[in-house]
Amino acid sequence: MRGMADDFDLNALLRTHGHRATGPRRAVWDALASSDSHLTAEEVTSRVHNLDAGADRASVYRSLVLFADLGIARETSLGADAHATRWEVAHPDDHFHLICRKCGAVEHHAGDLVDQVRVHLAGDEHGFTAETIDLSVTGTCRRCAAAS
Amino acid sequence: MRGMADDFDLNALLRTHGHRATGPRRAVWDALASSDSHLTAEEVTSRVHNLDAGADRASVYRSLVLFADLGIARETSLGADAHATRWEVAHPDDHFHLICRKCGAVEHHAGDLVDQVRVHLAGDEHGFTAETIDLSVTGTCRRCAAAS
DNA sequence: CTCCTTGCAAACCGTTTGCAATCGA
DNA sequence: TCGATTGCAAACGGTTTGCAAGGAG
Repeated sequence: MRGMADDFDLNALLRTHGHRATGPRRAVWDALASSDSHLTAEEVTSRVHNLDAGADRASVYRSLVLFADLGIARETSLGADAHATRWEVAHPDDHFHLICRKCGAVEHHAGDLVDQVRVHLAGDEHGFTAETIDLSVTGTCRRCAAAS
Repeated sequence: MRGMADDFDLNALLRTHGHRATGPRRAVWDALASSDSHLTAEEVTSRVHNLDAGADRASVYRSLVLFADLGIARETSLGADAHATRWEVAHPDDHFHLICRKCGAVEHHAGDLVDQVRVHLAGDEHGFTAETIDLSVTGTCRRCAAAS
């Protein structure tokens, strides 16, 4: 899942855009990029604290928003359950989420499904140029279906 | 968009499930069912106040949750923008949302797209039994694309 | 040396909850 | 009557903000 965006030069990106490369920002990025799951701001903060115990919630929030502006992170809407926003590294390739109602697991899937949706929307029927496609599905995963 | 679920017998449904038919609940349902868009709880409340000025926020929230339990309403996750939960009448047929970044319009679309997704997920590749499919797409609608 | 960033703490705001009064069945 | 439901008001919890001290360039 990870393995492409986690080792690029964050410092350079920040400076290119007129921002400063700071400890808290690096720590927030590490937290996000080293996780395979979608983290709440609180989870990011607790991971950040492993590197920098003094880092503040506020800086975490500010960093997350900054990263979103830079296009390297994004908020995800994982169904309606989550009452705290979750964040993930913005992968260049689209993917979607399968959320199992039984075991709570969240699977990420890349694949052409999202691309098919994009093509479908671009057709005559809709004429809609899709930018962000957010496909969250809740249901029962194979394993839980087999178990019941 | 509406025109099928807004004139059913809410009172009967409530009583069938052991709940009481009350003014606030009818007002909340009217507010939801008479709107073509997705409303925040606050928007529902203000609409409710047209019928019953004394109705309280708390009752609106409680009614919305109740309706969701009964399967006649549901929370929608409209992209990541919305920082207040939005509600809509739960249509029996799946549909998806196209949110235009330029003009802000939210189009609802029923159609087989969502069904295609469901079938795809049920296949061998995923083995996932989809319950709720939440497909929100942000981008540029036909009209705005033509205008630019 | 500048002024962007941070940590701190307080404010915000959507949502939830405890409780006594009220109302539907 | 009796308990579900309501309005009220206070609590909650995630997120945002003002501000002075600190740190990157």
